[in-house]
Amino acid sequence: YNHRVVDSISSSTASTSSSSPTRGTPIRKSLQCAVCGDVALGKHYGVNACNGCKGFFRRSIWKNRTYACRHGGKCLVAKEQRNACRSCRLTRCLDVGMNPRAVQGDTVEDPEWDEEAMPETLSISTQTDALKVKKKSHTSLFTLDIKKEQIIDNLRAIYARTDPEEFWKLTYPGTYDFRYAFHNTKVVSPRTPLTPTAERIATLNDVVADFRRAFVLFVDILKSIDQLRDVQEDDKMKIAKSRFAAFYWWLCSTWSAKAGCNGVCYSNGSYHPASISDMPKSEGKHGVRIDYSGVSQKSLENLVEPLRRMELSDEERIVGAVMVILADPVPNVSTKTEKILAEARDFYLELLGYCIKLPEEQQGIRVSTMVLLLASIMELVHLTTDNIQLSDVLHVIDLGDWSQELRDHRYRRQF
Amino acid sequence: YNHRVVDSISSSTASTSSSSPTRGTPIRKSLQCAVCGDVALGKHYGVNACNGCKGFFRRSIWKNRTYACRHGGKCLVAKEQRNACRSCRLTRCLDVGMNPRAVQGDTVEDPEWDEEAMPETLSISTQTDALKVKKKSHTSLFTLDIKKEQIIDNLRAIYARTDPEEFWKLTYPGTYDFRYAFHNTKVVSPRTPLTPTAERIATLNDVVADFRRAFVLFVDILKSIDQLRDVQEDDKMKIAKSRFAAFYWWLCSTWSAKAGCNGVCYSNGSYHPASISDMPKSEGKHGVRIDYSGVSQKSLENLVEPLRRMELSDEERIVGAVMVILADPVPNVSTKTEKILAEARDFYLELLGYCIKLPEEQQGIRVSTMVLLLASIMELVHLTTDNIQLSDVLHVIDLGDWSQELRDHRYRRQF
DNA sequence: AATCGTCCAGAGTACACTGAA
DNA sequence: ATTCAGTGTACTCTGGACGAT
Ligand SMILES: [Zn+2]
Ligand SMILES: [Zn+2]
Ligand SMILES: [Zn+2]
Ligand SMILES: [Zn+2]
Repeated sequence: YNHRVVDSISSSTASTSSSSPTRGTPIRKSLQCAVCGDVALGKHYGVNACNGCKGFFRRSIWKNRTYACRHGGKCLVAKEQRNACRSCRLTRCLDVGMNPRAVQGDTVEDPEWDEEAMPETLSISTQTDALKVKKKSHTSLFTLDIKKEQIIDNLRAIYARTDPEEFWKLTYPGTYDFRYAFHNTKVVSPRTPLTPTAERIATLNDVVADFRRAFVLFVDILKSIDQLRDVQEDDKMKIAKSRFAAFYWWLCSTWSAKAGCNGVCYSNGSYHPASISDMPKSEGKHGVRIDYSGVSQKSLENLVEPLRRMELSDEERIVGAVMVILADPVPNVSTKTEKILAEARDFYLELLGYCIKLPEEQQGIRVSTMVLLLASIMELVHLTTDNIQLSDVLHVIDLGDWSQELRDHRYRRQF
Repeated sequence: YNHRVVDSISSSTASTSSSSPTRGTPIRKSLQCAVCGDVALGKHYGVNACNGCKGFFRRSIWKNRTYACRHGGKCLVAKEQRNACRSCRLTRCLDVGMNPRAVQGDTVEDPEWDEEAMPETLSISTQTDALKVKKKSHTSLFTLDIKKEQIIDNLRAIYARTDPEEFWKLTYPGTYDFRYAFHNTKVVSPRTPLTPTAERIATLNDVVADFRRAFVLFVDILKSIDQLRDVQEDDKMKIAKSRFAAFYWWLCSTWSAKAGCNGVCYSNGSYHPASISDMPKSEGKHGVRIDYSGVSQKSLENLVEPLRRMELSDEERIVGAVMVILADPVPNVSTKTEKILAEARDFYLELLGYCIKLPEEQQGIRVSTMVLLLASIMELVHLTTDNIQLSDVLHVIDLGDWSQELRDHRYRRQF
């Protein structure tokens, strides 16, 4: 998606007829860096730029640098002294049109996890030039905005992702253990488009399909959370097992709030009306029994109603979903994992603030309001967990384990 | 009515199918890349794929790349982050069915100005995407030697290759089918350093770990053999299954000879003393039962003793290992595969001669001597195959199949 | 029309080097 | 003196455009 088409000017441009065409062939009308005047080898981030300015701009964007000029911002930026004032150099980069969004985030992520006070030689070396980025540094305030945008874009894309149409009807009969399902989500559900439009009453099949589709979405998101990549496998499974239900209810309720339907809205365009008595109540052919009456109906309302009033933006909904996943501590994981989770939690909390487009002093309130809703979600989770035959719905075995962990989780919370 | 509000998330991927006549004919337009989900323009190498994945796959196959994932091979491969992990991207390419054989070998002929005579024309000029080199046309001594050096270097690098240290202790419980294990060797063993130094007595765990590590090395080598690239997948599996045991014994015996220990030397610094009665004999907790007494002990000596006297160089050991893999005909493969194998055999035989740094007239003898040892190896293979619970050792299921083929192989040889 | 390969601008990465702390 | 983030050259890799079947 890079490789901006942009040019359109390219050819010709030269116009500045090469004053002195050096001898025959070489041509390559020597370009000039729009920033410093040095020789440019081509376009970089949208403008002709020399290697130095190219690298300088990329590094500045990666870390979210903000420099200050000591001379009133009037420094000349030319080849010989381009390194004299970073502020003016960066300003000029932007002025001549360098596009920060053209900087990608590619490549291997940082190792990140050393930390331990080990001055030890043994510097593993490796690692790319750049990406230390985070590290102990001032994590809080100045994490890169570009990086944030990328993460949000990425999440957005995950929601939009669909499998090729010919797979939409495909089902994989049989049961699989959780770990297998986690790594081969296609056995649970294909990635059909997510269209929570509440156009028709849900059938039991809709509910089941939605639940399974949500699981795939959940796994996709979980896998995209950078910080969790290095969590050990079994802890990752524990996280997945213990957070899916919460995630699912977040999806349902935010979609319901958005669609404005009176009931539970599903991803495939159907919805489950509230307070209608003809809803399928028990013993579906898939064994789904969701008790929406009584307390849990009330709980759902407790969630949907505030959400409706908040009118979440898409970004908030998306990042909020990640927060739901990370919000609660996961029982029985290693301390290292706990630490990673806490870090991720902080990061996404900040990201959540970032995507609230409000004056800074109001951001905190809105974030808090959203986080408060997590309590409602957890209540829903606990109320419904036992009533949903997860194993039947997802066709995932190993549920003895899974539901056990869900249960552990609940009990722990109750005390 | 009611245009689908579609995705709570707009933008990106949207087909933007402007016109789109109301015709009843269902879309059939924007396809999706089976690898990353980006828009696909059509099939490439057998599956719908975007330009990026198409190019990536072709380049990887051409250069015979083998990547290593730094996150356990579970990276999500989606458009936005497909460049984050090459290993997982390539694995996914293969998983969704991209066919390496569909990558056409090379450009049409390549004139290959034979009589350059000038070693240093230095006309690097266009650095085309495709590295030429290749070609195996007779004559052209210089280029061919360079190619040979490259291959040897490459093999050497494979032996030296290790995964990041944090993976050395990682294990993937569970069982996998052979093909999966072949393409995802990390489930069998991480790439720990190969240090056949015979420093301590081997425990059963050492034996198991070594066996598994050797399998990974074996697969790495197998994948690096140019000629086998065009072999169809199932034949490749047959080759792998039928040659591993021989390869393993070659490793053991050459290392044992090199380390000078009296017994079997393993890759992790341990060794299994010969003619000591306290060796673990049966029913290890991993179910490994290797009978080193009697005939097979004798056979091992038949192999190690000559090897010791030959004092193989590292190059000879390394190329010899490839020869071991290619030496015997593999049962039940297509005639095309047989032909390819024969070609490869010839090529590596020549290569073996090349790395023997002796007067040309003595090369032939040394090569022959080495090849003769293959007979001893095959004997070892047949004597021990039935005594090793491969499935338990490698944690690879599908062994009914595997061991069956090993057996077929043996029977065929006996006649 | 479909699917190969090639080209090459412009992304990224490795590493020797610079210079301030 | 040493460290170490930043700089810039010299590469590799990516993927959209396009040519060849
Ligand atoms: Zn410049
Ligand atoms: Zn300035
Ligand atoms: Zn793709
Ligand atoms: Zn990976």
